[in-house]
Amino acid sequence: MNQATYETKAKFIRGFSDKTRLQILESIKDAEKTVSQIVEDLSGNQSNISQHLACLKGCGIIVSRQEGKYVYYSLRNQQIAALLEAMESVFLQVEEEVAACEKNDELDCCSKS
Amino acid sequence: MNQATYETKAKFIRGFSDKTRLQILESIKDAEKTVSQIVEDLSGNQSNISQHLACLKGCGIIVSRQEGKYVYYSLRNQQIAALLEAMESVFLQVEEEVAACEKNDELDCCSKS
DNA sequence: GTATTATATTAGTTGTGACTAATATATGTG
DNA sequence: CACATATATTAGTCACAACTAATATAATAC
Repeated sequence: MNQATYETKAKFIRGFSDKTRLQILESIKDAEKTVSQIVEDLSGNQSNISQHLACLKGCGIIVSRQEGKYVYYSLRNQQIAALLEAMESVFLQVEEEVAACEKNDELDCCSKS
Repeated sequence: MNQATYETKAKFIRGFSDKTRLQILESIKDAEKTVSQIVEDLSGNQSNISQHLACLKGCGIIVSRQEGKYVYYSLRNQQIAALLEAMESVFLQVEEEVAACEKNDELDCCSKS
């Protein structure tokens, strides 16, 4: 695999690597939703959510369809849903494993906050 | 799931969302390697690789063991390997699907480059 | 037509990630 | 001990991501 492909793959995965986007995905996981529904779901800000939706769409993670003045967003396909579940399950297991071994301040990946 | 957990999960996934880290993971996927082996593998810079390894370790994605003056890095467990494969396969499928539908400049997730 | 609602886009700010170069800390070897 | 090799850490720079506020576009209702 060449450099460019790794870069593209990284961008794809980056779609999943934000708290707000994970919440959006969780929100539309089972059924498509309009922007306003998502905004309400997350108690978020419309502009911010809209930008994250554009990001997720740009990453190929979600798709949209317009119906009247509403735009419905949903996961691109079943594989994305499965991937989300896989991430979730590995995350939970790792989190537990890491937590079990004290005095490690792991899971602070690349961040000082 | 609460805000803090989404944040932690996002950090975990962020571990996978970088070109260099994906290459490192690819490099140690099948067998543990020393830092120098990885540096050589990627034709990278030692400091940079070292920082990415710390990031991956901090995310709980890889583990290390020291043997003499060498430090060996490997995937934390088989689930991480499986997750990598899942990401790869969904990515390839999405990439293809997105490519198939022209004049979209998707997969440019959140970036102007 | 105007007004209203839903969504997208733009501009500007701020924080954080990725990188390089230099330096520090082992560990092993003569 | 001095020296070499392997790895980690620090400091500084630059680019980009996340956010807010304001504005623009589009669809609908009156």
